[in-house]
Amino acid sequence: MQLYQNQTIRVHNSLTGKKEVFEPINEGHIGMYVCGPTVYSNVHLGNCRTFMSFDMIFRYFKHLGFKVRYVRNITDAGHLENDADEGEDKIAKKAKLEQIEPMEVVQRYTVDFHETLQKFNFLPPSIEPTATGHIIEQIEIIKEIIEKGFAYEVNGSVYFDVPKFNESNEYGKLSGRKLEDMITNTRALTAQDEKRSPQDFALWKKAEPQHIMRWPSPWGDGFPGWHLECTAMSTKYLGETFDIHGGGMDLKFPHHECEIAQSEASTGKSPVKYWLHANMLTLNGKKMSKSTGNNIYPSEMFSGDNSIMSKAYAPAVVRFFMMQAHYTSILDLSDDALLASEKGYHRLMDALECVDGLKTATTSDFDYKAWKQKCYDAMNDDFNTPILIAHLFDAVKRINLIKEGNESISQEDKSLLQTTLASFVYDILGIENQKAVKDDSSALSGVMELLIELRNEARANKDFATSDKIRDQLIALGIQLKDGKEGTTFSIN
RNA sequence: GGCAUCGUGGCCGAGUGGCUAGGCACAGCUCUGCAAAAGCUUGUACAGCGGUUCGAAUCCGCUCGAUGCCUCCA
Repeated sequence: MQLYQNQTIRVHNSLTGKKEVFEPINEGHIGMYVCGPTVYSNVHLGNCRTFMSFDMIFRYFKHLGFKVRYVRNITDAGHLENDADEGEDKIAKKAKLEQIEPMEVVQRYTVDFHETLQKFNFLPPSIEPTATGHIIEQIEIIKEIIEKGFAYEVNGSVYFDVPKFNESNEYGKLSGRKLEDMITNTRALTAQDEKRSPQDFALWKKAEPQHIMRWPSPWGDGFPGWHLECTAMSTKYLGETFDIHGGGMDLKFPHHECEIAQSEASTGKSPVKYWLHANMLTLNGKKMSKSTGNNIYPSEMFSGDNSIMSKAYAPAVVRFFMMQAHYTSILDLSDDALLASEKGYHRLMDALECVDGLKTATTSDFDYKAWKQKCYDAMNDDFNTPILIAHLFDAVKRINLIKEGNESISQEDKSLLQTTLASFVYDILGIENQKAVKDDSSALSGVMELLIELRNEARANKDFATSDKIRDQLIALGIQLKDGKEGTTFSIN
């Protein structure tokens, strides 16, 4: 008996615009694909929020006992700069600017991506395929689409015929657009002579002689179009139809729209049952942008080496901050908001640390079983982490009340509380207790015990000058003493 | 200009056709040698204008504003 059999999960499906009951195609198994980063620069915080949302979803499914195959790709080629760019691809362009090999760029930023995600305590996906590793699969899909009559070749490039596709299918159903509207609203672009219609998109681009990233194909040397890699890799590892496709809001159009078109054109099937889109992260109310300077990298957040925040923030604090908002809402990052989250994070961690030492009684003053189900209910309702966190703080309050002797808890409920908190905080939200690590040192705790003893002796002797000196100097070192009914404890900030 | 999402108290951020989100900040109280921590209590709210309704912040319309997409983008 798996946990998921007792829970009804509802997810917001972008395709229908509604919350729907989640039922996997194959019972007990979930196939999930998320569009990964293009590794041509350091990963930025907005990226991290999207991937973090799906990391949380992945974690929750696993916790419920589903067998999840989570595929998140690395885009290391085939990312067209734009239609007017003579087919130069994003990776190759960056490489030329920096005078290094394209794969060197890929390597450098893939490493940065993994390092950053590790700091944020991400679980690795089941498969992390690269676009360049799936050129053959992409070529095969292009062949199929051409055979079905939905693509055409011009001068060594292959384009998807959107108007033709729209005759038998519905192009724009995910993003709520109509082809007719797009035609009237398309701006004039240069260098699109090859395309029969401005809405058509590249499946394969011919490589000019100086172009470094190139592969042979039935249409000559070239490289794949951006939208195709996701179709190729999701189909290969998850099948022609799979459960969940995720990504950032901004990928809805054209990227995900094109993925649907490619799949429907080649297999005749709609590829995805549930489309999930994570919303944007803004910085001080404005979109993040490198050009305006309204931008901050994860490493700058962690180090405090930036002009936007007043201090450094631990990865776990940033993660907690992001989990306090629903993944479908725009979230605004600011120093004030982070400071508030940091305090909340510490309060949560402090409470978690003292659960183990709680004294038990024969009965409980609180319905912990009902509380536990509320936590599940929150997650089941489209992964509502802010509501979950509200319930977690309810537990924090309970813990503190018990600690002060104002409420009681039974042994049975205590272990339920302990395991439930660990599951939701550490396993599902993925929030680490980054200060507990320091408390491990036995030398430190020995010293602290001694200092607390000395201070309490001084207090007993009304030598407040000494006791306050100990307390104040410890504060200056970032160690806070807490006088409770059961004695004095400390925490390191 | 078109499409989409949204506009909640000092800040962040949930939710809902009538009944307390939560965190942070602020104030009072309890505890304390004094603090801190913790607990208790209180206040300020649903952009504006119309409409539907017994009743709307929640549904509809308009206005204003924000963000995203429409061109690479999580």
